[in-house]
Amino acid sequence: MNKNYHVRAIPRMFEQVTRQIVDFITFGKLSPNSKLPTERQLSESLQVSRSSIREGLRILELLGYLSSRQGEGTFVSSPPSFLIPGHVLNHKIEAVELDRYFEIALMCVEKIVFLSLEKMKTGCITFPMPNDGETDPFWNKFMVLITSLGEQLSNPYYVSLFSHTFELLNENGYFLAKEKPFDFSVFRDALLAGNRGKTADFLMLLSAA
Amino acid sequence: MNKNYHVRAIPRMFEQVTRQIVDFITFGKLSPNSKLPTERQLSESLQVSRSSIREGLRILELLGYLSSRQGEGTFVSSPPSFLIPGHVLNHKIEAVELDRYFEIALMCVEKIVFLSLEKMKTGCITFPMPNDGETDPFWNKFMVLITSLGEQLSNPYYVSLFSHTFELLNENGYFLAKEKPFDFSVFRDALLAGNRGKTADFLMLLSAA
DNA sequence: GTCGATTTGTTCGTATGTATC
DNA sequence: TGATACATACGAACAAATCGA
Repeated sequence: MNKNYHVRAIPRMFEQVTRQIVDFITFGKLSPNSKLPTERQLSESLQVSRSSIREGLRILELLGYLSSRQGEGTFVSSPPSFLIPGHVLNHKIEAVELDRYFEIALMCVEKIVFLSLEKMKTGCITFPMPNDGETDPFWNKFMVLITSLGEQLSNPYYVSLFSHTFELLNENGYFLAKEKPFDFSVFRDALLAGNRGKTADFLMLLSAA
Repeated sequence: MNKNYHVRAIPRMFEQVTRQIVDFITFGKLSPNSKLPTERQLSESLQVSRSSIREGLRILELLGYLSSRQGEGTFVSSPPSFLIPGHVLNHKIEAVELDRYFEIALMCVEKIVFLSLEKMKTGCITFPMPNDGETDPFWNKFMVLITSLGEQLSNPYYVSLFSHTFELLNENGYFLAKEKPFDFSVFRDALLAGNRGKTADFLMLLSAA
């Protein structure tokens, strides 16, 4: 009876609405500042109530996709939004786009790793247990390590941003085809030893991966 | 008649709702996984319709504040969300929290600046015009410069993240009391000359500011 | 400047699906 | 099985803002 609250079998109405509208914009190639159909038109063409349409519009507005103005209408925003959650999209994100998210994740990794190395000098960093899941894929182990380090920093936003980005990449199967750039245990040992130069070298390999 | 669409004089109902609920959680010190009042109770106690309550709940759900489960209720999420837009909050963000956002902004600044320096070698970076607003505050000029550089990079997310964070800091008056760490024009010249070492020195001063 | 049409903002009532006991 | 509590969803109505004739 493993009840997983994170998985919702049936997407709610407003979630389907957001994806439909995103599709409408992307595939219709609507340029910024162009006008969307009215709420009533959307309600009719998608066959959902106006309330559900509005819930979807609120989501996309918060994400920076749209902006609504009373008496005028709803318009495509510019510039586009950052970090669109995967569940808002119907379609897969393009590879070039995923590469950009990967760069953001790496930026956070650098910060987390080097701040951790600094903190190690005062000897108050713990590493994740070498669990039995040694058969885990490389990128899984990497994620666990970085997350564990990041959670010990005083600024929680580095790891928060990393997690969000990494999760989005994972959801889109980004790491399935991605080759592992080095042996994970060697990287972990370099970190544990506080070897800054070697760690930096590994991170260079990462961005080339 | 400078009509600024970005400023909405009267907050919409659902925006007030989000702030009320955030207040309810923060000041009521509701711990993660604790249950919120039902939508009908919120509707009655805040004297707003259920539709508006729901629009507000959708926002907070997307931000990672809450999660709703049909037949059960709405619960406070854990962990808390990253980068809460200023307009979702009623109260000022605490200083220590703002410092954390500032660190995130600086992380982006570093990336934008060093990637720009790389790109300068191929000679295809333009700097913002030295406009007449030379009396602009230091941080304004800094923001304009970094944004301008970031927009010329192939990855738009660095500047997107920087803008979001910087705007949030600005909205909260973060830079009003903050001393300028160096002379802006000197920094700009160092960048223009492609002097990597000097630029790095300036960035060090920034994180100490 | 006013009027009317259009569109988002907001409310209310009702019905349905789902979880808990 | 039934009862209760709750989120989900719908549709109609009215208010307020915008725009053009």
